[in-house]
Amino acid sequence: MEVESLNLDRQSVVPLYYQIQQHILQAIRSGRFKPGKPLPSEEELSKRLRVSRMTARQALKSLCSQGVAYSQRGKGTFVSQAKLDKNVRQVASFSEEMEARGARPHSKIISFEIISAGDEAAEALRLEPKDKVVRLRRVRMADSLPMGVETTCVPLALCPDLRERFDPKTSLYRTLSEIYGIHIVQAEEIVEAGLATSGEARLLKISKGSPVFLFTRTAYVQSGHAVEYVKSTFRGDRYKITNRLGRSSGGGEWRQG
Amino acid sequence: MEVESLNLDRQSVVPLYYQIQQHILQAIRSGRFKPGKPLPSEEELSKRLRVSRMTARQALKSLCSQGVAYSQRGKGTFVSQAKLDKNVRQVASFSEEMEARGARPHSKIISFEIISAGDEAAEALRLEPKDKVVRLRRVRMADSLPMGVETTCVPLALCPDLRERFDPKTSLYRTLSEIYGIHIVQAEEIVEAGLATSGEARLLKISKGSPVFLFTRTAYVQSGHAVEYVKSTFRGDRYKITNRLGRSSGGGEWRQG
DNA sequence: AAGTGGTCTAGACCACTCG
DNA sequence: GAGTGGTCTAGACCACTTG
Repeated sequence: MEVESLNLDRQSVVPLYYQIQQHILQAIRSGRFKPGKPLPSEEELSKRLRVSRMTARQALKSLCSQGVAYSQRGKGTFVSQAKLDKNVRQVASFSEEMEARGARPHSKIISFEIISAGDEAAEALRLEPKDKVVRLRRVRMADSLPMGVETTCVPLALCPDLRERFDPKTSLYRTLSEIYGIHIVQAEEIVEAGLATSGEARLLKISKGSPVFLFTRTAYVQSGHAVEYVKSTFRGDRYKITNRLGRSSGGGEWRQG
Repeated sequence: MEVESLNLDRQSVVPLYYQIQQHILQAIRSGRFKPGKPLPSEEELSKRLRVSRMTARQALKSLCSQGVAYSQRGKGTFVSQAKLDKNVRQVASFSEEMEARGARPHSKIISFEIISAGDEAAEALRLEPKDKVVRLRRVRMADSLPMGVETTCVPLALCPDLRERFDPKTSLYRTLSEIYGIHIVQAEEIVEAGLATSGEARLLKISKGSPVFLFTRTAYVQSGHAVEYVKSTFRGDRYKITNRLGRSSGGGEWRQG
């Protein structure tokens, strides 16, 4: 898997920089490029692949923004030391997240009904409080252990027959995407620390007052419209959040000439 | 504060795209551009400011990557709905974060000593357990209210005279950066939900058993070497985490021509 | 001095959105 | 059809790192 062997498809709808980026990513994963070692320079990629330097650069920059590589002015672009395996900062449904962690996701439906949105969900979804939403309450399980309780609201207008067409064994996100063409691309999430109420404790098989995470999430389609409002409570003893953070190249770091 | 009024300093070491980006950021903060509303298009910025379109584009893209704005192909670039006050997904020191939220950060030092790393910090910092680290324990306050307890370990070898040179009134990150040339660019963070121990409760002026966040953070310089290991406990009643999540554009999302 | 990434230009074509 | 962002080119000058 040499860079030289890459045949770019210039007719493809897939951008050149993306083809290059994927190729390098593949080479990193396969061990062809090792952590701490330099990737081909912009100039070299540009010449070898017969693309402009800006295109080669864009491929390398996108690797940097993913945290897979980092650049040093005057030196080169290097493979990051940190592991690649976790795609943090991605919207993932519970199902997707558990599968990524290697656990078997499963849900127990507590209720599945059509109700008025109410003030809180209405504000998040930009509806009127009297507008109807589909509300789905589930206990989320991983490998048969209860992990959290989740209440999801989706505007009824977007999926009028969701109750008939949603298979509880599958992912809600997958249903929204495949059946209704609702592709969630962005979300805002607030995380708080709290204590399990007695109701939650019963569902999660923990003691009342145990530490829990409280999540409030609003999810959006590309147009920017909110399509899902979720409140959930997850067990503090079985759930943790892992973040990878990058530092803003922000304030006045330019040296003089 | 109109875009038109911006005088770019073409002699400055500060890049043009950055000057433009800062100017727009300022305009957003001042309310000149409102959430959901479009920013000037690449073309417009390019013409008005007499820069190339790529430069205008770079300014807008950097706003997008900060989460301050988002682009929609064929429509424009818009100011994000969410509040600006938190620069999510950025490594930020407590000081920086509180300043960004408009609170006055302050710390009370509990201890500041040179000790052996111990197993946990050694593993994170890739040291031997017997290697020396500088350990700084502080109560973190915002506007004179205690927010959390934080224990920071930095390898002694990196900053042998930190105890003499660190001014507790300033940011540790700033000291590491300005005095030792240690620029933190990346971090991994694990967040857990827990209950305040009696010691933490006393320091934070809350009841024992109150909900708290437990953070474990390892920070890295560009070369990928770990330089800081932090464990902290923050009050669940005064602290929350806001995340903006994007969904992977991963697999072939390009439409046909 | 040679190589590298950072910035910048002045064009170009495309797909998409909207009126 | 006009406007927008997405991609791409073929150059250019600069600052920085290393030998």
